[in-house]
Amino acid sequence: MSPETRIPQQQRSIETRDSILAAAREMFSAKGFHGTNSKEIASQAGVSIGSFYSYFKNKKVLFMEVFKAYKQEQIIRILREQNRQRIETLGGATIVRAIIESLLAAHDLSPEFDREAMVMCYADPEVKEYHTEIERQINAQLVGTLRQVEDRLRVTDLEAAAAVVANAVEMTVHSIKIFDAPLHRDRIIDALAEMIRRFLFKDSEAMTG
Amino acid sequence: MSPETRIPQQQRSIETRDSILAAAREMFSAKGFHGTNSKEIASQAGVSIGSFYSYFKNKKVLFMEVFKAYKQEQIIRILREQNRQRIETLGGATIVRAIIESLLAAHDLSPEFDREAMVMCYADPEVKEYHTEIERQINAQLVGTLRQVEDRLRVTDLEAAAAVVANAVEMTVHSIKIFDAPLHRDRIIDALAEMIRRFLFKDSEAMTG
Amino acid sequence: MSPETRIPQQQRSIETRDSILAAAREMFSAKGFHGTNSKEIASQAGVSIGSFYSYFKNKKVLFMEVFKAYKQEQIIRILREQNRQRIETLGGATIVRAIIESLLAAHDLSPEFDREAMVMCYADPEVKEYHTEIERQINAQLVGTLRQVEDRLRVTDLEAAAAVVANAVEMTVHSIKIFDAPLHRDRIIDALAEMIRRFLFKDSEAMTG
Amino acid sequence: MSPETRIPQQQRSIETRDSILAAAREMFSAKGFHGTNSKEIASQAGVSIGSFYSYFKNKKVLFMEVFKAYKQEQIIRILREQNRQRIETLGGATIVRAIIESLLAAHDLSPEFDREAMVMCYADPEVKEYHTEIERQINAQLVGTLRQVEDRLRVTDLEAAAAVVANAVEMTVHSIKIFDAPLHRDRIIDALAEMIRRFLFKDSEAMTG
DNA sequence: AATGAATGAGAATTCATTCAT
DNA sequence: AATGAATGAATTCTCATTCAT
Repeated sequence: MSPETRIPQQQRSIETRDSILAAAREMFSAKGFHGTNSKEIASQAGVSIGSFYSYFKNKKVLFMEVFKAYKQEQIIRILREQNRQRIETLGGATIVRAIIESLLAAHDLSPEFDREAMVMCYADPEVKEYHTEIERQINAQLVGTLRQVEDRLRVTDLEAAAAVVANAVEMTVHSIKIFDAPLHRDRIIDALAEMIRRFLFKDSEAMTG
Repeated sequence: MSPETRIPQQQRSIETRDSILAAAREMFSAKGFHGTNSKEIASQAGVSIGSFYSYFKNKKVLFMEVFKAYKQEQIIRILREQNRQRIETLGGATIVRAIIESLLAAHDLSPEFDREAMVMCYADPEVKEYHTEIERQINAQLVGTLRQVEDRLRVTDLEAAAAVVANAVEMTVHSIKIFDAPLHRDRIIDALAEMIRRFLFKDSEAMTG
Repeated sequence: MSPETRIPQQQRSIETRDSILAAAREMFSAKGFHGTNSKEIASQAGVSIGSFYSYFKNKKVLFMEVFKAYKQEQIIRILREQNRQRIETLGGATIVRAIIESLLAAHDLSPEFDREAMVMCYADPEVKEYHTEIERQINAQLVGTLRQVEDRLRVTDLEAAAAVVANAVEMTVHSIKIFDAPLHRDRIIDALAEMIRRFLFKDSEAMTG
Repeated sequence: MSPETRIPQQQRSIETRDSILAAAREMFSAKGFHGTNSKEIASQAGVSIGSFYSYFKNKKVLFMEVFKAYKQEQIIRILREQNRQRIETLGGATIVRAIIESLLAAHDLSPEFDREAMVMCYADPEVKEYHTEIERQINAQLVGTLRQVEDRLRVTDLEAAAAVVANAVEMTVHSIKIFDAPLHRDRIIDALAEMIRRFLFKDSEAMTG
């Protein structure tokens, strides 16, 4: 309880750790996991390589932390977007738009880190596993959202529907943001929205442009 | 001006080159681009490291060749599948199934190489570019297929529709084959098929289970 | 932006760097630039190959440092020798001897490194350039020396004279020290001295044996 | 004696060999011994690498052959130049100019190969030895030339004089042709000529500009 | 806690040379 | 004699990680 306690140092410690995480996210986004080395990260964070390794066992562990934090931010965004409005008050088209927007928003967080996240998802089992878990959560959330308007839906297998919809949106987002699709963004998003709306909702709602 | 790398002029030479390509595909599938080194590939191919470098400037160039060959095989499969039957004689549900099957078949070629191909698509601009070009071709093919039954379709913007459908299928395939989706494969495929059918076809056809 | 190679900040670091420089000079002298590899230099310096490359971008850069340091030592020797005595008090023959001796002394520093230095001067543009710059300095110094006794000289174009004299001495030194000239060293040095003396000085001084 | 004899093939053989020698000289001049590899030489000569090695045991042996041939050409040039005129009929200044010109001419043969020849002279004992032997011959020739006007000379130790003169000329030639001396070529050559003339010839002849 | 010097395994790549055809 | 495919030792250089201070 004396002022000699190391609490201020712990504060500084947290800051150091955060600065490494921030530097890592920046570097991984810009140059990828394999294109970035630990010294670069440390110096970008304004920290010695020795400190780097006292905070993180190795580069991979650091990536996992950055990745998890990023995914948590994404989840939070999605939840916030989807819960922003009372969706049962909205029309089918609007709901679909809201779903798409919520997933788009998640990817706007940092398109470049998103790209590298996909690299690692496909490349590394541990990353893949965490990614899968997150997808499960997003799916559950989407199922929850849909359940709120279940009586207006055509589809009955909400879980499968949510999975398929999420996949369609995710890949479309990538094709726009990462693979610069040759078509105009609006044409694709319109098509995507229409596909999802007609799939999910009963004809009465699906009819509307 | 002799080229940097050897141009096969003898039968033996062609065999060596091919064995390197085959070994590379195998190793890249199993251990990824970064997890495989040139010596391993050479010895897997039963060839000296010197030969490796006399046929391929470096590992990246080798990857590009393997990748391009793989993508060409995929394209061929897709075309063959989609042109197997006279599609204008088929019902909407069957057409959709055929489209899904054709894209699934492409990924059955080698799911593991497919995975690594995605890694590199997201990681490397040159790979991304080639991938984008192939997607364009697949899209064009799909648009062609749809045009054959245009009068039965609801959608009018065929290109955007084709893009969205291809995206939905591709990501769903990945979620099944690579990310071991928690749901049973059939539930997902059924949902996917229904989504696409209702999106593309007029109600008369879409009605059918 | 951290520099490519380590800038010594600790005492230990400076010692390591110096030990690499010393080992390099030794190895280059003994086996030449192309006959020595970085591993040998590192182990001769009692240092890991990793340290080698953290101090020097590559072998060539290391050579340049060794070379520049060597040339600086040479310059210092020459200046010291030529300024050792008040030359205006000396006779022409003695002055010439002093000049020859000063250049000989420079080459006594390390005849073997001298040899390799010549190899690289002829082989590499960057080395050549630095060598040329040093020659310019030596020439300027020699012109300065001559100017002190200008009224006793025959030659009027001091710069050209200095250049020619320096060339004559340098090649003669090499023919003695590197190419083991078939004649006895003294006969050659005597001839050289006489040539220079008669060239530079008015007859009154040149007469003297 | 029948037309089936391999004589034409021997002719072709000689041509192949010569084309390799020519290609080697070209490549060594342009990129140096270490900067050129055997495949390059072979392909420049329009010959397979297999043939290359059936004509020359290795790259070093090839260099020696090219080097020796070059030096022989140089010697021939020097002899021709020095014997072009009846030198006993010439004035001292003209004789000196003729000597300088003869040595300059030798270096004009191929300044770039000359440069690489120096590299190898300093770097390789075998090359050095051959070079020394050639210098001896040039020296003997120069002594012979001087002896023809011995009664007009000041110097008595002709061998030492010849050595020193040859050295002075050689280094000066290099400083002009290889190390781009900062002074104008004529000023240096004039100084060189004057130095040699005053050294070699009695005052009566040396007086003349 | 922090620093940065040191490590060395390992990856990529080259090239002189051999040898089967 | 000619060819060019094949070899693999040798070299350069990188980078994740450790450890003495």
